[in-house]
Amino acid sequence: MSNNHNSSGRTAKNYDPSYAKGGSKGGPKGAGSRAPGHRGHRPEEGGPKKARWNADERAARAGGNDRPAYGNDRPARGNDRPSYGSDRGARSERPSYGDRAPRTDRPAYNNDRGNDRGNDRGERPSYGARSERPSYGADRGARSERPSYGDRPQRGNDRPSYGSDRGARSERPSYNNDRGNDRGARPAYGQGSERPAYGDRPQRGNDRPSYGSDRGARSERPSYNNDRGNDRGARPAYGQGSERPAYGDRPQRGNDRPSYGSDRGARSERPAYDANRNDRGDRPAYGQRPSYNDRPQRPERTERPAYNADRAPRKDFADRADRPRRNFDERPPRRDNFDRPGFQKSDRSDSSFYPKRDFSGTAGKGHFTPQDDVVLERLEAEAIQASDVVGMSFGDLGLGGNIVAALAELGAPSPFPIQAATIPDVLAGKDVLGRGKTGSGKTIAFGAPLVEKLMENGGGKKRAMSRKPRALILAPTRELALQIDRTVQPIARSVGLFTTQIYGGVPQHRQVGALQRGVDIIVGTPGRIEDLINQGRLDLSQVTITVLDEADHMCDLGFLEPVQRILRETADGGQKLLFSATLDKGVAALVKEFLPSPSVHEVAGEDQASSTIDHRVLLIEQRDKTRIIEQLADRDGKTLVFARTRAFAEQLADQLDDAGIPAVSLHGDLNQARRTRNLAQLTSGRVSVLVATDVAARGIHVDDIDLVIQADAPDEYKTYLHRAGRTGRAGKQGTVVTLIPKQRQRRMAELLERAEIEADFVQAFPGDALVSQIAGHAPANA
DNA sequence: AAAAAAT
Repeated sequence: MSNNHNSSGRTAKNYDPSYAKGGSKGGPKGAGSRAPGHRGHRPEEGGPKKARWNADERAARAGGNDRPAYGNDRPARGNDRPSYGSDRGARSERPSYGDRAPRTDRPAYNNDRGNDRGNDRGERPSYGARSERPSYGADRGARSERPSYGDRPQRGNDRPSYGSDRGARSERPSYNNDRGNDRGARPAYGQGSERPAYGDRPQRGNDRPSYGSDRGARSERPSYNNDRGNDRGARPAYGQGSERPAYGDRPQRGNDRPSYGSDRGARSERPAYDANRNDRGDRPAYGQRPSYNDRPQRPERTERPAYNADRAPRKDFADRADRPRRNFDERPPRRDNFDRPGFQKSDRSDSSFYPKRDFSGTAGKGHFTPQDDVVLERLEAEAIQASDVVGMSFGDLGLGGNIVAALAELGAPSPFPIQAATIPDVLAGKDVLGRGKTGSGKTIAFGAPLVEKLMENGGGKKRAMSRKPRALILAPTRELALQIDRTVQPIARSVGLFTTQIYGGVPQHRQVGALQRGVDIIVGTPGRIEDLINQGRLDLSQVTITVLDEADHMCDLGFLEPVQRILRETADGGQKLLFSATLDKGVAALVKEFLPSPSVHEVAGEDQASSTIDHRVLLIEQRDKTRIIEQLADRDGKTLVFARTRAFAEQLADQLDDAGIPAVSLHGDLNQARRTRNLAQLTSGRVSVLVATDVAARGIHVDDIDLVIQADAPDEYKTYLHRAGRTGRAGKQGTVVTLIPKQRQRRMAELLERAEIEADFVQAFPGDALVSQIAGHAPANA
């Protein structure tokens, strides 16, 4: 697109009539500040007072600290602001807002809206600055003044109004981000989905008063749907709206989406859903990847076409009937005696958590190197029996009354095994390695005793403004950091301690402000933490307890070194806690340097055989992948789809959406606001399909995901275990379906063996009854 | 390849 070449010639840019319409990707920021499209530009003719941004500007500003997308930032704030409601007292201990310099130059208090929203709002009598904020009415007014879209031929990048729409949005908080904090501070809300699944708790499916992102958003925005509906209605190309029929008749969708650029163009030219097309061939090259963030949300579909399995069934494959199911009976028995319930530690002292395997035969073609997925020796661990925990309480483990109450409030009345195993050792000041399967309650296992320790160590009362953080919790993804904070924050608050989140993708000033006001516990991701350390804005020298969640992953290439540098910033001899469902000797480098003599804990009997997850492997033709995923995802329950790349995740979400199956995506190409919102949409049940990269593989808890689809098989057995662990939580039933081409069968079988998972391998084609059956359309296991 | 800092 010519717009992308703007930087090469100012003349061309200034005289390019299309320039003002904005480019798909956003030209370089500095290319001509006098240009009409530039955000600094003041049109001579009296335009609207409120500057509207076009796509260029948005792109240029995306992620910038100066951009008014304060919504992103709010999480930090909720955090450091111990809740407005009950907490008024706490406020007095903080400096008044007046001395928060940065705020004055921010676009008023839009940010706060998110916080205000909902519950907080009523509780807060006159929040001074609020009056400065444009009223919501005004906001809406602005919107309705938008020129109608009718006269626009398409709604691509040249649609100034989307820019404004988005601009407006980024000024508004993206309500999701914050939610976590708000919740943490609000016990009544806190129990949400981010908690590690407590079985006895009533389900909170779609029937609960949706609180996630949508709620703030809904109550207060004129509802995106309407808006969007209008957009679409006005667009001739989109006539059919929500009742789009079968794939073939689908209107082309090339032009109506701004952000997909070349990809869309390509798509509109080919027959939709041609089974023979290569799904990936039309992806834009990586370097010129479009921003997915601008993509308008789809309207909610009220009625979608039923999936028609017969639409294009491919049932004529000759070899189909000949391909027998994989016969597991012929495999050597996998289950040895070690690692089974009741097994004594001494018996397995020289064993490995997962049996070592000989990979000599697997070094096939391509990029796969067996060494990539070697099963590391297990760490010697003390196994707690679930029966040991019966009748035990958190108080018995040494936690104080406030914390016990906070845990009960979170829905954890009594300890899970991993918690009972690790809490006493953490309280005793030991370094601890903890391994508990996905969804077994690891967050509380380290969070609760951490808070207790801080409090004991002279904590909660003297809250000097300048106090430095004394505990640090590191996570591999921002979403996980947010989720951990949602659990730890209420525990901390119960004893008067403060947490804050430090993670990237959002402006830092709010995080820095929280640090200046003083916090006790930091929850965050490595990049921003290191960044702030290097800026001199974060001092970890007083950190005496450090937690690495997903510790084995934090030792992977790319994470290990930053993590090591961060750990070295913490107090010498500080306590270190490493947790993961797949904790193995991959953490040896850290253990050697930072955990002199750790105690290691795991829960006995936590093997895949005791799992509530049904594993299936479908052997498919590559070209059928999308249609099979559509068939699988066309169901009622929450479905999480994993893709290997961001682009494919995005593409799949689009295709599902186009097929009438509302889906959102989660990956690193989205801005943080979008990431948070999309995840919240699944959590709240507003959308039932999320297509994600491995950003969602670890730690993320969403209630009631009952189907995980691996559109691309994982390379590592640990990745499989973590992805699969998004379902089957709290003892509920779950299904994991992995789609692989026939060639990958062997490699997949080996991976499953390393994971100690048994699964059927079955060939499948679009429209097969089996596929629907797996999706839950019919009784499984027939 | 993804993730994690911006730029």
